[in-house]
Amino acid sequence: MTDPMDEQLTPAPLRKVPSRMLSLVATHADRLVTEGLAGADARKWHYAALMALRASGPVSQAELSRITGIYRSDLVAVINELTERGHVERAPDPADRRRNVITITDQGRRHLERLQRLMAELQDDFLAPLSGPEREQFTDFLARLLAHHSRLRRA
Amino acid sequence: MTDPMDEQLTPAPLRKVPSRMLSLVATHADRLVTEGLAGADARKWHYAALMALRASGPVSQAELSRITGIYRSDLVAVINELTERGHVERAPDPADRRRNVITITDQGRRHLERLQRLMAELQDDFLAPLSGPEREQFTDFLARLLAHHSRLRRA
DNA sequence: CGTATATCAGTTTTACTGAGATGC
DNA sequence: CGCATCTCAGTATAACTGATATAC
Repeated sequence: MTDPMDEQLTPAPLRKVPSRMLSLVATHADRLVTEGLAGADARKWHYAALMALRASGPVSQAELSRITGIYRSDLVAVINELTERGHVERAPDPADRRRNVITITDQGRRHLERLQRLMAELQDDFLAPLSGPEREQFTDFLARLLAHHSRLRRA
Repeated sequence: MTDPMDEQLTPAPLRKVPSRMLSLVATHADRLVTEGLAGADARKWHYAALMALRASGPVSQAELSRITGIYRSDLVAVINELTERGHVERAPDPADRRRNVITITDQGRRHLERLQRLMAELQDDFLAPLSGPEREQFTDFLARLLAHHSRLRRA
């Protein structure tokens, strides 16, 4: 009845194709996170930048871009926003005057702690249909897919 | 050493957050599929529309939009492209002159068969790091996440 | 009349590119 | 000089919205 060959000969509509399902899920997830963070006057790059700054200490924008994956060009606006909110400080580097040194402030640290809790909740909402072990499996799959395709692109 | 609580108290950088990993993987997957289909002078909506038309027979654009999830406004261009290539025909519906009836052509069927094979290859490339059973698990997870969040949005 | 259809025009978002000015 | 850094401007894409004309 359900010969494995059948699946080859009667392929799926686009909505059932894995890469497409993945895209649709990603859209939902991104919206969830974007809207959730917006409720805390933040967006995902704020989280990325603050996490990186707390972990690595003061760094230049170029370095922060490398760590987080935010494009150098887009990082300018992110740092502007975080500066306006008092979460980071931007100061010229005396040792290399091309550079700005970005430092997380105490207020930024407190804000980040709130963002962490929020992000954990949002991930929990996102992964709601999966059990604990399933979530681990799922993220493991994602990590392997990501590693594989990142390597391919870089090569 | 690795108390489960640690994961709560030392949250992940953005790149390790599940929803973010998902987005990054989706970007890779979309690129893979888009570039692959481009090699056959097609794009994903071509695949979606042709699959739907073959399965349901001639339908109006509005109906095709509902089936495939392509926006009615965007569908116009898709049908234009498929018509230019001789894969579908667009004819006014005598029974309801607001409607266009879209029909897949024999050439469209042949083209679709090629697209199916191509799409299967592309999915195989995309899922390369996962074993057969893992692929099933992965798509099952995606289906469940999609069902969950689609329901939430519609409500 | 309210509703459905096909079409066109335009917005929004995000990733991404390119180029300028400054300084190493 | 070549190269790195910060900044700004702009492209490209895809999802999505709104408005119009026509016909039910």
